[in-house]
Amino acid sequence: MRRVIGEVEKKLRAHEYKMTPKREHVLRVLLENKDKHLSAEEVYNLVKQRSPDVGLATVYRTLELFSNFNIIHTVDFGDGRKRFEFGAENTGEHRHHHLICRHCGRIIEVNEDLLGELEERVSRDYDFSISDHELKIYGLCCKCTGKRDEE
Amino acid sequence: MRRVIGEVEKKLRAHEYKMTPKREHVLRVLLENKDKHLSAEEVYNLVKQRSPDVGLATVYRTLELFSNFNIIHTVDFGDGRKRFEFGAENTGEHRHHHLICRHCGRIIEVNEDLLGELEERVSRDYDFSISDHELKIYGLCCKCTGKRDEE
DNA sequence: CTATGTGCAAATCCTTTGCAATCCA
DNA sequence: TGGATTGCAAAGGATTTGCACATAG
Repeated sequence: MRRVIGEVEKKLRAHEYKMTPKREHVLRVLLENKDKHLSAEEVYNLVKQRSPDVGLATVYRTLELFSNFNIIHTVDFGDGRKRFEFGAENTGEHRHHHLICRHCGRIIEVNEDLLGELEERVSRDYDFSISDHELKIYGLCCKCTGKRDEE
Repeated sequence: MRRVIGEVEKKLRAHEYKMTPKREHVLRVLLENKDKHLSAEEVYNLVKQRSPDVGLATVYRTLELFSNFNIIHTVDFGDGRKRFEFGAENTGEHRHHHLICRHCGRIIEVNEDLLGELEERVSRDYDFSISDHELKIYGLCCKCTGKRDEE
């Protein structure tokens, strides 16, 4: 945790940005909720618990800043608001994917990079230099299979 | 074209919805722009050329309706507005993917379903019944490779 | 005829911005 | 001290909704 914060600070410093207390709070909230997909407002509420004087605008600006440095990523699950997750690169983990249950809305993380071979092919066939990808798979999770038309 | 319109009409009818002239215009615009990724407002402007009295709200409502019936899909390219594309299932084509150039913003369609084998694995390992997927690959298109830090 | 569809304008929701105050190197 | 950071309130932009009228079946 401390290590990651230090690294982020270094990243910011390298571009003349400061790691302020407010920014650190935002970062901590994101780090402590790696498994979640918080919206800006959710981050705001969590930061507010520790630093009640924070403003929503600051949270938005901080998220934007982190996003620009690839410290976090935004994901869109179609609910009309951006959601943020700590970028795996920073921890040495793989980029992950999401399984989204159309019935109960559950989101399952897939912590494997399943696309290596596929990327090679695309990269070759389309003469496209890949830096990143995002895969969402929709369907029914184990709890909901067979329930499709129940309600 | 006529065939597709007929099928959509049948789909709507089956659920007590009518295929009105306005809805048909929206559908035609989408069909004629399969290769594009129109926003609601862009659809509105195109429909307006043929049916000047249409309202933006109607376009939104129609897109929502078509979306609910899986006639079209929404895609999000992170520019803050939903974009719509005619759903490939209806034409027997494969679901396709998008390569997004981070430099010039170009969007390249990949009209192959590259995920068959991968889906099998996920479906098995996560006990998840897949109905659909969405893959976005970010990077640099052939025109932009090597230009990353130019501007 | 009656429910459904539609246009318009107002309302909402998320996000961004302007600006004056504050903070930190 | 001067530029970066912040809070607040206002602005912005996309989408939705309320309501009276128009229309399809």
